[in-house]
Amino acid sequence: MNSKGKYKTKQREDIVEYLKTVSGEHITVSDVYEYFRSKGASVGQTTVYRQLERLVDEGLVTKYIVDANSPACFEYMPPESHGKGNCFHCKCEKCGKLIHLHCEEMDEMMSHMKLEHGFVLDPKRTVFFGLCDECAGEGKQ
Amino acid sequence: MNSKGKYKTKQREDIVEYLKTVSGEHITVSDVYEYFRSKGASVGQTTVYRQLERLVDEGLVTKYIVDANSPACFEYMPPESHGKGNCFHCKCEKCGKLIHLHCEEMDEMMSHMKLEHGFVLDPKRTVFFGLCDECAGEGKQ
DNA sequence: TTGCGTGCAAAGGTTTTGCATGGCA
DNA sequence: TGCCATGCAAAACCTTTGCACGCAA
Repeated sequence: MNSKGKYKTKQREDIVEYLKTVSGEHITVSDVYEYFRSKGASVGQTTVYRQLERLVDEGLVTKYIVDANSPACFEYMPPESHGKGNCFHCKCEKCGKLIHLHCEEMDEMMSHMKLEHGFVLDPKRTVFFGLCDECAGEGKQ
Repeated sequence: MNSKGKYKTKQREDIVEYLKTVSGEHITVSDVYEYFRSKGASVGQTTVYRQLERLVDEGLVTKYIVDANSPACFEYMPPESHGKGNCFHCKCEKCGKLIHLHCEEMDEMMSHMKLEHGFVLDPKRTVFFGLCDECAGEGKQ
């Protein structure tokens, strides 16, 4: 368990560096892999999976399961941002867009759920499904 | 698109019938498939996938994505319950318990999301992940 | 030198697709 | 009869695992 993460390899640094440049975006393993492949740099797909898993364990990256048959999404969370409120995610069922939501009112909702219903919501794992602005405007279905 | 769901086949009826008997539980495609297989009845796995997909579209069934590498979970939602305000679902990440949540405050939250963020939340498809009362009390992790 | 990290290939498991057959309306 | 639904097999897809080699400490 704690045998992991002892070494600081070039691949790890490259991946973290890339993640920082796309901070705030949702990216997949494939995105990371293709990025390095297109640059001619070499980072194996397995390594991307394993490093991302480690970064999730370390709290530097958040993993979102958006849909059963879509690849998992990852997002870099700068250490500076860890204290600053929660970030929720909304997934449009129609166009597939993934939206970030920073909102105090959602924090209130979380408090309510905890106090009234005893449920401690995990924003990192929870994805709201529905229709985004544009798709909702186009009429129902 | 709308060519689906025109016929009422035996397989469809059987599946719906079974779903009703396990109402309130979350089951997988494999559960459904194995149930019929063990009874000697014949419902192909593909059919289970396709009927469940249809039932989700029709709003009779909700689909939960519990984990990236676990099969999707499905739950039957009786039509009688559809009008009674919105029902949210909370899934405990630790014990797996599925909690039903009827609450006016959540309706307010939905209004807020629509008005302020332009996102029309779909309670049928959204699952809140986190820790339930008991598991949260046992300490973190 | 030690043993973790890497990367290829292969396996694993879930879900989807192609296509001929079967069954509802 | 027309057309959708079924079901088998195969494919597609994401992710994990086995293993030999490379590299950080």
